[in-house]
Amino acid sequence: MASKITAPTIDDVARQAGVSISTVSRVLNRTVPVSDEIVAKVQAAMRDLRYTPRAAARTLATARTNTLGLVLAELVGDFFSPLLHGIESVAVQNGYDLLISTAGRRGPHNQLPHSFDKHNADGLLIFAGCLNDDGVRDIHSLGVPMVLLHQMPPDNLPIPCVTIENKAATRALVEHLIVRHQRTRILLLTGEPGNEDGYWREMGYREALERYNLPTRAELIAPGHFDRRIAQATMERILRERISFDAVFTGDDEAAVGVYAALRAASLRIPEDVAVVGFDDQSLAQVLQPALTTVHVPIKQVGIQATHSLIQLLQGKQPEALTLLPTTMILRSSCGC
Amino acid sequence: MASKITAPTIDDVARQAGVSISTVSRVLNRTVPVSDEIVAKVQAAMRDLRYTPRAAARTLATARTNTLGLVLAELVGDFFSPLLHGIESVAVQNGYDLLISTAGRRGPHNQLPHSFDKHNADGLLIFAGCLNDDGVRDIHSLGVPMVLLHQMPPDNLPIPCVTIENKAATRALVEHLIVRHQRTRILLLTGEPGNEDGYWREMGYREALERYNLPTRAELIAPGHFDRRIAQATMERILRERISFDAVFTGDDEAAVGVYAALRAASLRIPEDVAVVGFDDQSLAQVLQPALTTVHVPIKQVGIQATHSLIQLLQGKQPEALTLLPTTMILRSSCGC
DNA sequence: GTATATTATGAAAGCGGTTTCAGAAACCGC
DNA sequence: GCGGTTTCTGAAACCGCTTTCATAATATAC
Repeated sequence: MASKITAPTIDDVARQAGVSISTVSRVLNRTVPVSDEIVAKVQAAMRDLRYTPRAAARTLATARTNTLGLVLAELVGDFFSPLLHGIESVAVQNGYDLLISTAGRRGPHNQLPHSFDKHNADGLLIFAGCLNDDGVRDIHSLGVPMVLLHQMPPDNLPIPCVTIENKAATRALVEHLIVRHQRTRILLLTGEPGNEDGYWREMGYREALERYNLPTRAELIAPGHFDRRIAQATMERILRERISFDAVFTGDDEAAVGVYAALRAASLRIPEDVAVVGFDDQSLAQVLQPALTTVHVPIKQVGIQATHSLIQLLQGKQPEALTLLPTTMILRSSCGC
Repeated sequence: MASKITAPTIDDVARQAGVSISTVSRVLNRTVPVSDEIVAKVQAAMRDLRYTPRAAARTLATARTNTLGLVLAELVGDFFSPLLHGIESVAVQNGYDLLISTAGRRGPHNQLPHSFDKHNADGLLIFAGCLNDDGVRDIHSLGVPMVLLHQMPPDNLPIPCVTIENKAATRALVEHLIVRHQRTRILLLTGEPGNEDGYWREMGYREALERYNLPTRAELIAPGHFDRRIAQATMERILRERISFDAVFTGDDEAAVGVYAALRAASLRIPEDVAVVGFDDQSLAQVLQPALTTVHVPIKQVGIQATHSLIQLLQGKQPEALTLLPTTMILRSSCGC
């Protein structure tokens, strides 16, 4: 009468198949040869009972969770979806589950999100902006395998890092503005302080100006923070202050949206009055009018690479210390092309 | 010399604190009063050893994973990020981790993604398009707690479902086109067959036409599949066939992008020649030129509600069987307003 | 002051798998 | 036909925690 409340365990399967649990475990894991006849019996029993091994029991016995932990700053933005997509695909391919967690908004922390205290994942994928240097050092000293995304490890710690080529691409983009479109007063919208992508993009910008002997004017460098509202506010201020400029490197595509809005409100034409270029090639870059000239970032590839590196680490191999994924300039119409 | 390879266990803590492991467990879980003095000793020992309980051991002992499983069709699209954000926030608030998995692309399956065989999560959040009715029935018959998102349970099974109000909103939007902007030949771009959101939107569209005695013409109903490329191809075909229309309900915002592109290529003006309206109010709706009139969907709220319902279920409570979240029309300029 | 109710703590039995180790059975060469 | 391998299978220990149950210590009632 009492319906079977509890799910079947390995014991049930063993009993039904008339073998020992060791044998069931062996056909489960194919770790040691088992005679065909017994394999058949056991598999039949498993099917009958709709048996599924308890992951926790396995984990306890093997000390492996088969789970990868992904730590993100915040689940917003357009690039986050392809990134996750890349990570997920590699994870499942290799038999790993994916545990997701956010580090909470206000800035890099020195602690992992509580849930991750280490024993929930075999390894960690840590995105920039989640953990500060102290945090990274700390987790690393605990011996937790991890790879950093868009963030370099402190102290040259041997932690694999995968990120993208920012500087050269920005430089090429800015030089394009200078050479091809004769722009000389190019506004730079910076990323948040501490953001490495933003740092390198600024370096690329400076190098381009230097190369063509253009002065780096302080009033032409202002915060954009990769955020459309902040970028818009900054642009409005700059227009209000009548600072003169003929082009904007917005830092990223998201900020470009704010720039477009501010320029449109001021009745300035893109690209005739002001050339605008972004970075990331998010899907909205093609939607903007005029279509945004930007730099394509292989963000899905970042996820794929990082996950591969982490899995290599877990297999005891030595992954590339630094993977720098190439970016490519995408010329559309907002620069004047 | 040999550095401590293995992480400390509860035994180590007990030994260091000079108490039994039962006591350590009790201060860990505050399940039973423990004298202040001993609590202090144990906590000191935990801190010293940097002890963290092994999640797997806990799970095995308690039969609870403290993990919620999220099953998605595919990690693409703009609305996916806020959804996840909502889910994540409620999950962590209640002490749950989040395990993510995708069901793979080609259509609803009747099996869960392999990783989820059941024992990895206390309950499941299942998004539309992942599991077909057989799959849902099957998982439900196994007694796995779950809630469905944007998909109704088959056979009136008592599975909580949270989704959004599609029909009335669509009807209001289409009626707006008819009444306010005198449109009479309104093109409908449908969702994928089997997509419930698409189904109800189509119902709303039909009701609106009916209400105003406008004929429902077969040639004005065509596939959009909530996909910008498919929508664009469909629009191009319709323009080529010289089917006459004065407005488009694109089904969702993503499809609207394709519609905009096709109309622009044909030199048709929005909204003068053709009014265009979408659904979802994704962030790109404001970026499009002209800004897209659409219906705001509280997608983050869907995630929050669904997660709440699931947690209630896990606590043995009886959540709302059906949560229908309200949607609101957002008038911008693409309809003529 | 003893008998009884009320604690706080410890010993030990699981939870459901994996894995070591030893034994049984089948195979081999001579 | 027998010792020695080689295979396959089973018993039992173990992974690290929770939880029941018993016990020692203390408080309460009479």
